[in-house]
Amino acid sequence: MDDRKLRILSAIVDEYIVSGEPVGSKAIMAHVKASSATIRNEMAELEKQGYLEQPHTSAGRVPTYKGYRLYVDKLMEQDPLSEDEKKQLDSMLPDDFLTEKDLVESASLALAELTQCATVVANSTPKFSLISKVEVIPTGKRMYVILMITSNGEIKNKVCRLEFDLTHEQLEFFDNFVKQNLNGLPLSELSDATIENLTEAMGTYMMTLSPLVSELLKMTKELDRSVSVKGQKNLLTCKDLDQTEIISFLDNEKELMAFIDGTFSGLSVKFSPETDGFVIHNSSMITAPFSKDGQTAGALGLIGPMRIDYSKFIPYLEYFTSRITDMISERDENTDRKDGASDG
Amino acid sequence: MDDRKLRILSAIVDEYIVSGEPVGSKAIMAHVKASSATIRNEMAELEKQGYLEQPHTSAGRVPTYKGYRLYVDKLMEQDPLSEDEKKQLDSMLPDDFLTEKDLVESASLALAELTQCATVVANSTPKFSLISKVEVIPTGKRMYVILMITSNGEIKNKVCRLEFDLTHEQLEFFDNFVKQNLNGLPLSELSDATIENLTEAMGTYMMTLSPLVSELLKMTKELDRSVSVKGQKNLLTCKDLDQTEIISFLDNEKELMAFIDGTFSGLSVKFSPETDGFVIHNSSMITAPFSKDGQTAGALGLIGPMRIDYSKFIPYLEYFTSRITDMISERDENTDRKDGASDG
DNA sequence: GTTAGCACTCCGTCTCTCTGAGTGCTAAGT
DNA sequence: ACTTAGCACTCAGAGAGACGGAGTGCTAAC
Repeated sequence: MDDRKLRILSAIVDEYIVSGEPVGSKAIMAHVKASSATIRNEMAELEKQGYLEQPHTSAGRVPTYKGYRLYVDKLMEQDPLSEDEKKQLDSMLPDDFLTEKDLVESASLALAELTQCATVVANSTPKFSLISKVEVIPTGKRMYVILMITSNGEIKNKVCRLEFDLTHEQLEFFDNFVKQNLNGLPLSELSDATIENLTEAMGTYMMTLSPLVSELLKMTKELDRSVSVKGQKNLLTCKDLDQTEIISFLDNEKELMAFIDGTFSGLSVKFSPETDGFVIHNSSMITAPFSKDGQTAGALGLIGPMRIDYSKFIPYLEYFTSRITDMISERDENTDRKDGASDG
Repeated sequence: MDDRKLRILSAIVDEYIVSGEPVGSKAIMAHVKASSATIRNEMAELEKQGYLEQPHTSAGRVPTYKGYRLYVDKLMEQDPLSEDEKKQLDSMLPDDFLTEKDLVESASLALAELTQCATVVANSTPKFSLISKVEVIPTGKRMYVILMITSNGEIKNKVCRLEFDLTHEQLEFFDNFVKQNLNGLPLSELSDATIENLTEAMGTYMMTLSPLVSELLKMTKELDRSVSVKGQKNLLTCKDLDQTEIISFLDNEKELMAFIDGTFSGLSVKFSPETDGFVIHNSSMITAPFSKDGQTAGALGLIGPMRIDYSKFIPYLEYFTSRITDMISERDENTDRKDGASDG
């Protein structure tokens, strides 16, 4: 592949990203030292090779998904962030945060605002956070609330109804049981198998208390896989994307999760032909992972049209994820976690 | 106002609701025994009086907001629900539910599905539910979770960070304090003034514990006013409504609350000129309250274009709210509530 | 007061033309 | 052998004009 051809492709993508209009040979003359005729010849070849396409005969060229792929992988230059920009991004993040989720969602919101795209946050699986507290609280006849707090500060509660009322003794047993067997346990270890073992270890209490345990299992599963999307409206107002596709996408955000699962290893840029599962034509998705204690904790992502400013947005995204990583561990240092603190 | 004129107006609204096209004099001949010329004369007068308008000279008539108002208030006949329809609606509600919120949101979802409109649920204010449990749970250095459970089964938690760690003794004091002063208290009584009194009653503990109390107050305020919107996508695909208005409406659902506040006294149908605060041109909103223990507990609402089938949808809405009212009280009978149950 | 008849209005659609941007090809230049 | 200037060609989009049809307001007769 000719060097000049690559420069032309790159120039076309750059132009198209800012203008949104098919790019003609003359516009490229400003970027590549050659006559329009030469450029046209090259463009024709690039089209033959599948990197460009023409909306109609007498229009300029538009990059294909294959063209974007090459551009992003090989051609694009990322704009390094200036100190001013970093300051600006920092100012969009909270100075302080109560839970990791709060921090990450703030970043997600900031990124959505900044890029005018939708953003997505997912936590990785398996989940390394530990159970730091489980409590069962009676709230009415046969009604109980199970409360679970994890080491990263997430709190989840679930109402459940049992077939019978629990005695004070049963509750106390469960309380001790939890303290001995669950506190400090990584969520990832709460598999169906371990739960079964644990339930059996309850002995005579098994029959009465096992519903609580299975609710607990459900809760960990829900904690396990959470996705949150922000800035949806940015997609709805984006004219490059199909409204109805966006709407159905917003409906089942869950489908995203399966896709994001494959992206925790590092920065990833995917285009709609590559994102099976959820399909929005002409869309692209950039994700970057963030970590905690040296292990991947989740990913922050950006969903927008293919025509977005990759050279700016990728640095934004990476900066945010690196800040998240830093801020989580900084906070960790200041906050000695207490697992299984006694009740008040 | 002439009887025939009213029949004509009614017919125009009926026609327009199904067709969505301006209605001409000939179409009305099927409904009103008169020649098209006569009908035209009447229509001209109805227009002069502000009940109808013409998109352009040679088009039929479209009802104005004033026309809809008259139609809904005086002319419309509601289709009473058949037993089959009732069964169908019943099947869309859950047989059983854990919290009132769950039930109401299921109904909201069902109504959205049924009408292809957006639906909204709000709880009334002042709130009559009681505090049944408050707990403070330490989760890390200077980090605490406040958990509040109310008599209607709602659970709310909030993470907060204090300036210092609380001693075991302080926590115990707070626990007792809550049991004595807050358990069983209606949320509506937790005003800034009472909080201040309570804080002062804490004596020497005041300084350290007052942040907890003020967080508690915040929580009750958040519980107090919750709105939840379902079926947003139905509005986005509705061509009678302006996309951008819908998008900005979805962004600040909160503005709804102020409006809904005025609608707890009974069935209410409002059109966009009457709904100050949030404005979606050409929209209408129907709300109906539901109650608990004989007191209004909240309202279920329907937001859609003005051109919706009022004679069907109003009975749907009313049926749902009456079922909610029934189901809540049936459940109440089976579930002796325990206020301030002891911890496990 | 009601109705038939008629001229009128105006939207939506269709067709036609024109313009301009951009192309592919060819032939000359380096 | 590559590059470039020139030119004929294509085609989307805008604009102008024509036309059909739905629906009106008005008038005059019933």
